[in-house]
Amino acid sequence: MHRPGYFSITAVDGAARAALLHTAHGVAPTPIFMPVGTGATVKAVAPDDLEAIGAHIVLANTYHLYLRPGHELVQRRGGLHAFMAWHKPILTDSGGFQVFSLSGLRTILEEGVEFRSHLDGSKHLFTPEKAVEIQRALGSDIMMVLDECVAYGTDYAYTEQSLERTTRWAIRSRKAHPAGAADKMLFAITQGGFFKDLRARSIEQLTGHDFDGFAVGGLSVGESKNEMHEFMDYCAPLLPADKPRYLMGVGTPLDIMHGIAAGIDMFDCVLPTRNARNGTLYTSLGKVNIRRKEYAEDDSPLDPACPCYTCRTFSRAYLRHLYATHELLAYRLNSLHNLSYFLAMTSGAREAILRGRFAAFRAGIEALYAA
RNA sequence: UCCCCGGUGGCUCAAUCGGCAGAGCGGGUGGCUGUUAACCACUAGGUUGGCGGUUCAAGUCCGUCCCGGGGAG
Repeated sequence: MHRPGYFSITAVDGAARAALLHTAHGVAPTPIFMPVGTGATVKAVAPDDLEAIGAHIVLANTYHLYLRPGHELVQRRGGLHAFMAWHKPILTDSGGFQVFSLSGLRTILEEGVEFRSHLDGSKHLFTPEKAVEIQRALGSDIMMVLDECVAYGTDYAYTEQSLERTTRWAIRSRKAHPAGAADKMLFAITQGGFFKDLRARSIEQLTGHDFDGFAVGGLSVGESKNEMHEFMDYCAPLLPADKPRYLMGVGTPLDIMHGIAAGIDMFDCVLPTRNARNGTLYTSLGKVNIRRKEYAEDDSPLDPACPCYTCRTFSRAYLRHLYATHELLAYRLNSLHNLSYFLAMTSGAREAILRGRFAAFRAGIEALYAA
C-alpha cells in the first residue's frame, strides 16, 4: 500500500516504535532524523551527499523562503523539490518558531501574526491560511500548521490563551487544506508550555481533529534537560498511537534517544549542522571539539567506526587544520560527518527496535555522552 | 654625514591637553536544540627599543644612543 499520509507501524519495543511514513516523494522509515535545510539547502551539503548518507526527509522553512526568494518564485521553478534538486520528502516548518525567535518584531493577533522582515524591515502578516498557501506553493510533502511557541518562563495565563489560539489556528489550517488534499500532509503542533494540564488540553483539542501527524512544539526553549525529558515523557503517550509523532527542534543524541524511548517518531535539529560548522563533532567515542590542540598531530580518523567519506578519507590533524584556517571544505566535511552520525544513530535505533533491543542500544549511546 | 618618519602583546596598529596601556587578528578554551548563527563568549599574553632627565604623574615632553624605512649629498 502506498498513499501519502499512510503510517504503518512495523514494530514496537516498549513505547518505542519503528514505522514507515508514506509521502508523495517516497517512504521514510522512522524513527527518523531530518536534517534542517532552512533556506532550501542543508548548509554546506549537496543533495547527492545527503542521499548517500541516508537522509530521507529534509526540512525547509516557510518564513525564510517566503521572504527570499519568495514562494511564488519557487513555485514557478516547479516547487522546492525541483528548485533544490532534492527528490525525496520535504517537511516545511510553518514559520511559527521564527515568529517566536524574532519576538520584538512581531505582534500576535487572532487573525495571525504581524511581523517585520529581519532582512529589510518590511511588514507582513502570516495567517494560518497564508502559511498553508505558502507551503503548498513550495510543494512541501509535510506541512506544519502556524503555531505560537511561547518562551520558557511564560506564565500560566498567557500560555493557556496562546495554546487555545494555536488550536483555533490549527483548525483554520485544516480547513484551508482538507484531509488528503493534493498528496500533502498537514501536521498539528501541540503547545502548552511547561504546564502539564495545558499540555494535555492542547493535545486533547488538536487530536480531536483529523491531522496527518502531531508535533510536540515548545520544547528546547531554555528549560533544563530534566524538564524537557519530563515533558517528552508526559506528552508522547497522549498523542494518537496510529499517527506520526514529531518532536520539533530536538536535539542532542541523548534527547533523541529519550524521545524515541518515549514513542516519538520524527526529529529535526540544527545541532549536527551548526555544530559541524562550529567545530563540534559527534562520534562513536563521544563529542570531539576538532579545534583543540590535542588533535594537531592526530593522524587517526575522526571516528574509526564511521563509514562516512570524511572518516574514510581524512585525519583529525587535517580536519583541525582545515577548521583552523577557515577553509570552506571544513564545513562540508564536518557537516557530512555529523549528519552521517545522527542518521546512522536513528537508523540504528530503528534496527534495534525491530529486534526488540532498543534499551541496550540507547544505553550504548548514553554511555558516550554521560555527563 | 645630514634631514624626515617610525619603534607599544606573537602580528598589524590605537591611546585626546602629560592622567588607570587598548583593539583586531593570532594563541588557549567553552557554548550552540522547529538556523537572523562559517557564530557567540571566556581566557592568557606588556620593563611601550636602551639609558638618563623634567614632572605629583611620561607610551606621550627633553637629552643621548640603538634599530627600521624614506630622502639629500
